[in-house]
Amino acid sequence: MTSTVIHWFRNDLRIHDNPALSEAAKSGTVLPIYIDDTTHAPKEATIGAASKVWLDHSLRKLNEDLDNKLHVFQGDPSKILSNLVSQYSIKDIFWNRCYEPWQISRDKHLKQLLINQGVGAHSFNGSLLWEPWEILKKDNTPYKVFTPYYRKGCLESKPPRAPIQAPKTLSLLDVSQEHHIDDLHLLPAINWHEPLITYWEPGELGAKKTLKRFLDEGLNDYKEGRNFPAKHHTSQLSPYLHFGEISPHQIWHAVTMRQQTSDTDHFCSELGWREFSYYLLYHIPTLPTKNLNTSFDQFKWEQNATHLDAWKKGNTGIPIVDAGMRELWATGYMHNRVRMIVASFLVKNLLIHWSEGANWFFDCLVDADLANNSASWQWVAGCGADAAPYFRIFNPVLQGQKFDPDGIYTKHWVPELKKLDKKFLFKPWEANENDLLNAGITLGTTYPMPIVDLKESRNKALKRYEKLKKPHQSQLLL
DNA sequence: TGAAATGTTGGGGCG
DNA sequence: ACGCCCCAACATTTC
Repeated sequence: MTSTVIHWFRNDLRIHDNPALSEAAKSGTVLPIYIDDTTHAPKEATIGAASKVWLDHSLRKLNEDLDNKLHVFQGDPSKILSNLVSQYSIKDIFWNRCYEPWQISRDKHLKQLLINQGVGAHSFNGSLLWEPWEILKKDNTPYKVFTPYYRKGCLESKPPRAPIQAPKTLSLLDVSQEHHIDDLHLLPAINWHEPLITYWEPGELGAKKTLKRFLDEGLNDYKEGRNFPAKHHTSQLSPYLHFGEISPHQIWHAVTMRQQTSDTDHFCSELGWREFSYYLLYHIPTLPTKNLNTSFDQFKWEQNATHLDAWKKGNTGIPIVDAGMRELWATGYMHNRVRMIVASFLVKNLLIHWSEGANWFFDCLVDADLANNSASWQWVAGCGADAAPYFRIFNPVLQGQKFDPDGIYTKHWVPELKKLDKKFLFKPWEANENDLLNAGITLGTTYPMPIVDLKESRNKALKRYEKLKKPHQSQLLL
């Protein structure tokens, strides 16, 4: 008679290349569970509204893939697991590691608790190509700069493992479920999620299709094409990666199987940035809330609810910024180039604290990820690791002209500017009366006047930046 | 994974 | 023919 073991699904909502699940399957009859942990996450790490929608759909897919035998719970994992252990005489629990600080301390505590109860707790790496504690400089301290971290630290250490097969035989415990996915109440009361989810197909199959599309259509010319939001050269894999509906190993393997080009190298280095974000979060757990460069603690940010609200709603009067913010609102996603533009605008032109932007993104993105989001916002703000210098300020007019030259992306998300001459699409405030009239635009009525003057706000930001200490005098938390 | 200001160069117009 | 100026075009520096 075989024993019953638990596989605890967390951010590994997949059957293939799932190390913990495969080991669980070898050990006995598997009780697959998912716990919506409502008790441990700090505010900044609490799952956002768009991610909840994604999660809801993903759990339903996973449940289907598991012959409707996924057991879902909500609450405190230590209580839920303790109950299950005694209810089903569990001797072993399997999971893949999570890397957010609150998860690390929770799991460490849980592991001890389970061991004390005579239960084996077995953890695996299912979501990172390199464990954060394995990549260190010669002096045994963590890297602070991406390029040496990636080139010397990662690429010169052992290569990522090949993906492992789905369990050959997966026998699932056949007992009725206590709770239904509906009981988790992940979907919002107001129905905004249905139009949003039409853009996506959550779940392992959707991830597989998305990877295939990227390999067939996106990867070739990725290096250049990824900068143009109207093209389709980005992978769109980020939400799947976040929830583990595909593993970075599967992606890495699929890409490196192909002939090596500057495109494949560049894409792999983007996976490297994801690794770097997790690495930073692991070594600097305060990354989500504290400036990495503490000299920024002195920086005087603006408190301007009107500006912040205009930014969130996509009503700044700066077309490429509004296009991005509206894409985010409608789809739970924003093209990477545009993320940098809207973030630069918030932090540098509006002088609003990066954490306001980070919080909004975290709530709205279906790919919201504490490590990536925190590291990236600090990077844009200039206080992060290997960050863009503060004085590197994007000009949203030039960025629009350069990366959306035909205005296809901008006109799609800001349709009220559809008929405006290309010459003024990214700066309608410079168009003359006649051009605006012909395009059916009344600035201040059909489309906002810019909430700040770009040149003026740029100079103001530079002036304020001068008040920060010079980099050599500043201290890094690292 | 910037942009603007400032510096340099070289061709052409012109006296 | 020559020097001078103008100003793209490009390079460098500064923020």
